[in-house]
Amino acid sequence: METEEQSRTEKLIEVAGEIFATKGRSATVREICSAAGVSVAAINYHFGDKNQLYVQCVRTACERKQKLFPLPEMDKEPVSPEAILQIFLRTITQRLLAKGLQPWHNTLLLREVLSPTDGVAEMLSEAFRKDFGRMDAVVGALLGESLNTPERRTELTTQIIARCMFLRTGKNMRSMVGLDMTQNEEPEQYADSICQSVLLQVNALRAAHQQAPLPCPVSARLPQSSTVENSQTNLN
Amino acid sequence: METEEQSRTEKLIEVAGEIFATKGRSATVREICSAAGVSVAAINYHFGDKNQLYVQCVRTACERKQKLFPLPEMDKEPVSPEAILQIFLRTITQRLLAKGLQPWHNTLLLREVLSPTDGVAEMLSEAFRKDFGRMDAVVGALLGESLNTPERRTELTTQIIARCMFLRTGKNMRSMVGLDMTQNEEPEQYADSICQSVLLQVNALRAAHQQAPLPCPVSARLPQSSTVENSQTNLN
DNA sequence: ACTTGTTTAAAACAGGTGTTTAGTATCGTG
DNA sequence: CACGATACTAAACACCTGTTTTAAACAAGT
Repeated sequence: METEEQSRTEKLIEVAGEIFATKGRSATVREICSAAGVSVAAINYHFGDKNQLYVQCVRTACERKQKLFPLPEMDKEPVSPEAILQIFLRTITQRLLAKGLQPWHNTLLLREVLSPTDGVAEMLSEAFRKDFGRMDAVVGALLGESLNTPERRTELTTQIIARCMFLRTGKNMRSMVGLDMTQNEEPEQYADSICQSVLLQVNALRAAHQQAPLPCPVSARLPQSSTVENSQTNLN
Repeated sequence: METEEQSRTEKLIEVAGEIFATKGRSATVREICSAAGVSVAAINYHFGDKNQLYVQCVRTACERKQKLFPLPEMDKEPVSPEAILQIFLRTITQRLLAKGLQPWHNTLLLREVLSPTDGVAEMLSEAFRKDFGRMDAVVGALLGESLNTPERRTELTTQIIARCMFLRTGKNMRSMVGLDMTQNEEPEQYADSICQSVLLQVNALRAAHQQAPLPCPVSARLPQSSTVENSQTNLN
């Protein structure tokens, strides 16, 4: 029975992560332990502290995020910046509302980003900085040499991040206001919507700077879904 | 001594709102009461319950939001949609990071939007729906008849809301990632940044639809700061 | 069998939680 | 003044919090 049996610590992290994600740090140890089917002393035995269990949950959430949905490396084959942007955006949106597999790591990370607590900020910044650096580079490549000023790049990157985060943070707000957004609820469609908007802006910037705009209209420059088969979605 | 003296209930709402905003619902009644300089029984006496005090805090936060920074009525004088959009955006950004006067109502509302709790969702949706309806109308007017499809309007409005919310939700993320964004930290500049981006997109959409684009470049169509003196900032 | 070290659980613990009770001061009105 | 209503508090209350203790179960080594 060792195949499906996971160690007590792993089991505790799993169920504690889910509860922490839904109820925040105020989740009680008795709640977690009863959900995990263990004694209340288990947390203190295995992790020493409730806080250290929480830190472990955030840590595994970070690892799982970039393990399940890694930003693909694109150094080898030359791909257009537009295609790279689309792949990046799709990866990020899939991270944010991963369906099927337990999405508690997203919620937990988001909770920490919105209101960080004592000793976890460094962990998160380390985990996010790399991804955002790559996204910034993609935006820079998209802008091209003549348009790639730090201000413009930062502005566009911030805009992209804002719209990606809103996919998650604005869930309640959308339902409250009445925006159904059902057509954009799918991560790929939402990502492509952002992508087109960004390309539209870059194109307009090019035109405004008396430079030759992109030859074909923006909507035609986006590869379709089949080309961006996400390779890591189906891992058991 | 009645001039600066406020009733015990108001004082409790004030200090409780601030503490709830920073620490969430897990703030203790003893913490609140000691900060307010009253007995621990005061909350139960005046509000019956800790939860009802919290609800009252959210309620006054809603009222204060639209009382301090109302979206101006623009029915009378004919103003261009671009100018209206700018005024709306500046109002919203000023709401989100109002400096000087206690900004706890923003934080409390944001906290409720991100993770709503039992009996307050209706209150919030009622407070937000009106503002977002008006913003949606502004975006519709900006798009004009030929471009004003529900999909495009919703997409643009969502984009605007996302970037406005990110001004607040992304505060920690920006500092973690390393985006300084100091130049956009001012609400007016951030609002104008959004405004220009939206106008750029609308302009590009017009051009793409074989329609005559706006005659002058986008950057020149925005009125400067002096024209949008916010009328309600300085109320004591 | 005896020991040794590792896991686990039931119970106890000290302190914090929201709430209630009983009582006191204050004020306006007859 | 007496009276009742209101505003408020200190102390007590029942419960919940994270943690520790005690002891039992188990595996492995000698």
